[in-house]
Amino acid sequence: MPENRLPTIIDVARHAGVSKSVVSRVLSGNGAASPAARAQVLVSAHELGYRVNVAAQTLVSGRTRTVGVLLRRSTSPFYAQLMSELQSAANLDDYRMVAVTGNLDEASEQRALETLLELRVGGLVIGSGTLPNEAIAAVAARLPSVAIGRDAPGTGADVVRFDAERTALEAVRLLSATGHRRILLFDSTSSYSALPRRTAFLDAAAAAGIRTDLVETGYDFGPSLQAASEAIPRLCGPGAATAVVALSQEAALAAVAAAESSGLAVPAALTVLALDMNESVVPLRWDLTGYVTDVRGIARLTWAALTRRFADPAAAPETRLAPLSFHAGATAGTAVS
Amino acid sequence: MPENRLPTIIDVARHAGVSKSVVSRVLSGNGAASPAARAQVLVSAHELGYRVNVAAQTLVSGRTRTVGVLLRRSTSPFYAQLMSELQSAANLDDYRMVAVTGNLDEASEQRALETLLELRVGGLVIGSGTLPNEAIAAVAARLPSVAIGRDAPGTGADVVRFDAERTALEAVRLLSATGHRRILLFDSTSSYSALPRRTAFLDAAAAAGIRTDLVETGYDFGPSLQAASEAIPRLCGPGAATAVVALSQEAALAAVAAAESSGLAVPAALTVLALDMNESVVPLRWDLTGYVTDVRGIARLTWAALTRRFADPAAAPETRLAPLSFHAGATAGTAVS
DNA sequence: TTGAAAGCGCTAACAA
DNA sequence: TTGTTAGCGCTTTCAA
Repeated sequence: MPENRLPTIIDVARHAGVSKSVVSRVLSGNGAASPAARAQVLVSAHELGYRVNVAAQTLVSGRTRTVGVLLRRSTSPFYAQLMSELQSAANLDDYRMVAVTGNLDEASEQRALETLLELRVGGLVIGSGTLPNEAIAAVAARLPSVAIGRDAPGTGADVVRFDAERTALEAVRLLSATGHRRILLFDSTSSYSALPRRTAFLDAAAAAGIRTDLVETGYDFGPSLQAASEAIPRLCGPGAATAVVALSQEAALAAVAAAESSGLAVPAALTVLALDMNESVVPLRWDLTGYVTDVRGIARLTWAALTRRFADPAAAPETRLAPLSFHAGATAGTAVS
Repeated sequence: MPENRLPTIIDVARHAGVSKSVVSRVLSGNGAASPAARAQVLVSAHELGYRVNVAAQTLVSGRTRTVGVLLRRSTSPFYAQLMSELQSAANLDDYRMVAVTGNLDEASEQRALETLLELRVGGLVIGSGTLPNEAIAAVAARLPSVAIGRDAPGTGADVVRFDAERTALEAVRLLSATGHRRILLFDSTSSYSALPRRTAFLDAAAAAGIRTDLVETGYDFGPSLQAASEAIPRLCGPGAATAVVALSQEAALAAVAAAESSGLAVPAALTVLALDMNESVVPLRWDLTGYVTDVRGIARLTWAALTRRFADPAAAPETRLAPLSFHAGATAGTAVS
């Protein structure tokens, strides 16, 4: 066995003095082997440092016990935590998990997805709001797939997303009760994940007689700050909009930052509400008021959807709604009259 | 071709009316093919939605153009950003990259590493401070490996880490110049990555006549806050330690939080300095003073080390030092007398 | 309970 | 420039 090469089943077989099929049976766990042979194989495998060659396994079986996770952006706390939670879930069920990340642009996201397909992963978690539905449909037809945080109608993929409708109703009720009649919605049109939340919020706001103006900020802090700095002085204040509702935590932080530098105190002069926050690992500059996503819950639902598909590949796609909880921070108050 | 199966080279060959070796040559780019054949193959491959089967490629070549990245914790900003930057670097060189993450405990980290080995990745980036050197040596003997943020002496792996020595000298000079004579070092003994920084700092401090007490806090905010809340009231203040130096950004934030709740104003009554911060995507609660890690720079050095090894597997391992830059935040001041 | 043998999709060496 | 062939490591019949 040359140095730069991992031992194979044949090496183990030779070392243990049995045939390679016996080794395969023992190590994979299906198929019979005498206790003596079993013991000897295990010892030999351990001694040689044997590790299964997933490539060969994949080739022969056509499918791996490996789940691929596509993350829109590994640096976003939500996706980072999602990766972590999914890894735990996979470990528990004795699956492998690998993650890839797009980097802002759609091309690299598509490329990341390619990587997973080329590796012939047995299941796919799509944590991306920018991938078009056609792309999802193309892969979902081939292997069990779960789309996270967005709808994926007609693609055949399972969906796990936030309960946008409930959140919208609650948020509008809160704003209504505290006297807000005109607000700004910080939106991100480039993300499919924004769609259900935007729609639900606009519907709820309209029903409550709240006037809502859309401001395109995107999800990230930098661009949001720029957009907010322009929009807030122009559209907010007494007699104008008295609250900003943001689809993302970063956009909400940007709203507070922009308000403060425009001389609008938060929450005295302006309320800021985040529709989608994550539990933060470190203390942020402001204690936002809003709805906190239960990432672990999302990961659990996702894994459940995936295993359901492993068990029954023909099962009809389902949508599961993840729970959200309200966090009473320090950025919401009554409307200035 | 059955539904639930990706097309193979044979499918493409049939569709294009050539032999499978022609297809292989065209798609892999090495080997000759007539312009006509080439064109026809490309058309057929695209029409069928052909995707290379990495498993088969790996099996025949023994090595893939896939690099595996092991992250200690995907939720830590440093590792999240590292993943992102490495993905960019890999894309640029037309390599695949997949990432796995350990989850706090060493067992799941070991398991994550197993996953990469089983997938027969062609190169390895070890972003983990807790993996023992023996484990690194075992894999580095088999495939090009780069350890990040730590030393890995005698393992055969390349190393990319922060310039701990320079940082320590600069930090001590700063503290010295502002009158600090006795300080606390927030340490994390469970991480190999702490070792070079701890050693360098203690040496520099001793040389400057600064008394340093070690406090074990770990790297994360929660545990650090607990440890800091106990240690700071006991060991800090006029006549005692006048500064806290933390190995991680999270520990530094915890120091400020604990100081404030103990009634010690920062930086008036206590200076807090972070030896390893990252550029933050969102505004944090406090504007820390300290040394900012250039994650992109680290990723570049890492990729360079990796490609060097791809080109020459027998090359001797090297250590590369990543640049750091000083960030003048709002948590450092002169010592209280 | 065991071993022999076929074949998964691909590349590379060789022959035509 | 092409096609044929062997074989990568593994699982899975099928016989023994």
